Amino acid sequence: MTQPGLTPAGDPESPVFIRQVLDVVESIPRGMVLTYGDIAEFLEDGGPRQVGAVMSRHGAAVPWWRVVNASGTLPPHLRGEAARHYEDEGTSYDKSRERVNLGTARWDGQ
DNA sequence: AGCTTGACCGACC
DNA sequence: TGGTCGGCCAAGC
Repeated sequence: MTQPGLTPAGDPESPVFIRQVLDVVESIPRGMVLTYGDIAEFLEDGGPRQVGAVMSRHGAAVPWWRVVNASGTLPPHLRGEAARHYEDEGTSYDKSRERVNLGTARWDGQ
């Protein structure tokens, strides 16, 4: 139910939804990561794809490398730069497979 | 109104 | 371990 003033459905264009997503990303500690699904679940709004849509358009303003998909990877064009951050932050990362080890790096603090 | 497109996810093989 | 497939949710044409 999309009532005026209330939950703005997972609209990737909604300033409120964008704000919520970016706030969560900024709250992820160094060396930790969350998945798109984790964020959607925490916000109880939209879904993994909507979170991905927000990151695609507005992710540059936040530590975007701390948000990965459920396999611990990012799209090919971002892997190189993300790898540098992981090394710098000491994130548990599998270099040969270019993916974060979710088992140890996934943040559950909220 | 129907079909395609995404920084996705989980089950299956 | 890795590829496919169906489901998911909202946008855009």
